[in-house]
Amino acid sequence: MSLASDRAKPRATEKPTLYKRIRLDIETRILTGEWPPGHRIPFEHQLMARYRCSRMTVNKALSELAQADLIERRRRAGSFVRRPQHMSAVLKIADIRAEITALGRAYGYQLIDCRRRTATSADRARLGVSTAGKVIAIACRHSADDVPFAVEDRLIDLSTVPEAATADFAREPPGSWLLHHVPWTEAEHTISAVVADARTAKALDIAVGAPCLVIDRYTWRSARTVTAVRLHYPGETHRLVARFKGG
Amino acid sequence: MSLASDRAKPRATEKPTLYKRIRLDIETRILTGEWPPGHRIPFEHQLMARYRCSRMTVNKALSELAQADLIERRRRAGSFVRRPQHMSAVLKIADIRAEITALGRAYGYQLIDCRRRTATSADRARLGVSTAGKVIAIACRHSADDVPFAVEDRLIDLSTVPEAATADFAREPPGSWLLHHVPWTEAEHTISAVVADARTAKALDIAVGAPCLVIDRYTWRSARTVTAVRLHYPGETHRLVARFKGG
DNA sequence: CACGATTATATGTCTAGACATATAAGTCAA
DNA sequence: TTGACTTATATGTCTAGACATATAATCGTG
Repeated sequence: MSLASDRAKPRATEKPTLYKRIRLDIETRILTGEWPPGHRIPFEHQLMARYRCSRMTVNKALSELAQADLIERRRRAGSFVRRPQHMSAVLKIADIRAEITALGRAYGYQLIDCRRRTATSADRARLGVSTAGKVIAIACRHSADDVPFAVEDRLIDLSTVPEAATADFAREPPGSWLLHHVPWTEAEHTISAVVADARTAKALDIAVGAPCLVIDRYTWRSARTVTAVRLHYPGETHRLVARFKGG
Repeated sequence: MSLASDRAKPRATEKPTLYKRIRLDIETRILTGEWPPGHRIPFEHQLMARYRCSRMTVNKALSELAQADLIERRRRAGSFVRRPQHMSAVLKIADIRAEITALGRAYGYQLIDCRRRTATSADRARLGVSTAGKVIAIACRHSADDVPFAVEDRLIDLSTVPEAATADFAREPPGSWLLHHVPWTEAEHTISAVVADARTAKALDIAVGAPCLVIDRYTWRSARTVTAVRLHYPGETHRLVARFKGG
């Protein structure tokens, strides 16, 4: 994740289509502040005249800007540059194996513990389910170039993902397995900071009391819980990077 | 065939428009897993027949799904459900004052230090600029119901935001001021964990060595640096929550 | 079999219209 | 002044075509 990089999009002499040019023109004016928040964008019929095209073409450009939340369209009134209301950052949380190999480092994986059991009340609370089905509880560690990268503590709900019972988590990390076997999921991430307890410190090879970044991820698929996972990262070496989206 | 004439006219009973219904139908099939990643979506001409509409209508539905990264469109080949490749979570990082008042708590603000100076080499490195202009350096604290919420350490580039020279940061938090005076920005957030040093511990009223969540935000506007800010949150009480977006 | 040329086809973009609908703005009466 | 009614207008959706373009498949040749 390079700093401030995806603005530069080379691609020298390419002829963009008209609606893309219209969209980019408007986007540029907004981003540079030439058209500040609240500013009314020219009406569709004015843009038709300026670009000498049909209304559907300018409509497509404006619709995409509206879908991207850059402008707001109001019937009879016109289209307006949206007022910044909150920063919403897009945080890319990759599969850990993919993340490490993408960095050009050697991925290592150690299964610490894996057991299948009937959900305890603590398990049910953590998964947010009320009935006591079977679950898999996994503890494992990810490393990059043989340096501990993160420890993982996971619970998988077998009533949602029965195929997980046959997976070999000694060989494949559960996150990667799930990513390839559960098609589309929703998730909630909670990020916090703690200091390492003895067990975490040992697994990450850091000092007890050293800071750790903790990510709790709760994943479900159409109202059914898939998995709950807690990841500890060494806080002084690991960083989460979230890219913008002003407004 | 009984629906053959439902096209052009009265039909006031149907609320959602047709293209939205098409989009929702497809989205539902993807999200439930009925159409798994890699599955080819019916061709436009098939959807035209199924929904008895023109190609532009199904095209609009599919284009929006493509813009939302839910499907991938390939010429001659068709449209395909996208394979999950990374979890990208949307992290809402509100203006701190807005965040606290939204929680129904009393917002408090204390300016600790504010000085204007010519950028030192450290300032220039932090802002990512090469020329030595004027900057404002601010340290302040936010509190909720009189409990310390976060400490802020900020640098504002006056060559990008000259108006900031006249702002009264003793009264208004710099984040809020910037949000209302700099129209559209891009930003990069870096999240990490540290343990509190003496100064931070004192400001946050926590113990030295307690975990802190650190957010570094680097903000610019069309290639010009606006501000760089570092926020320390007490890690055991503060949590960042990022909601989903599977795939 | 390998490989380049050709073809078929699904998407990409665009047009010149149409009617629907929400609503800002103006009009008029109480 | 205020509230109810009317009108004008910008966007929302849709059609039935058109040509462009990338590329998967097929075909032909060495």
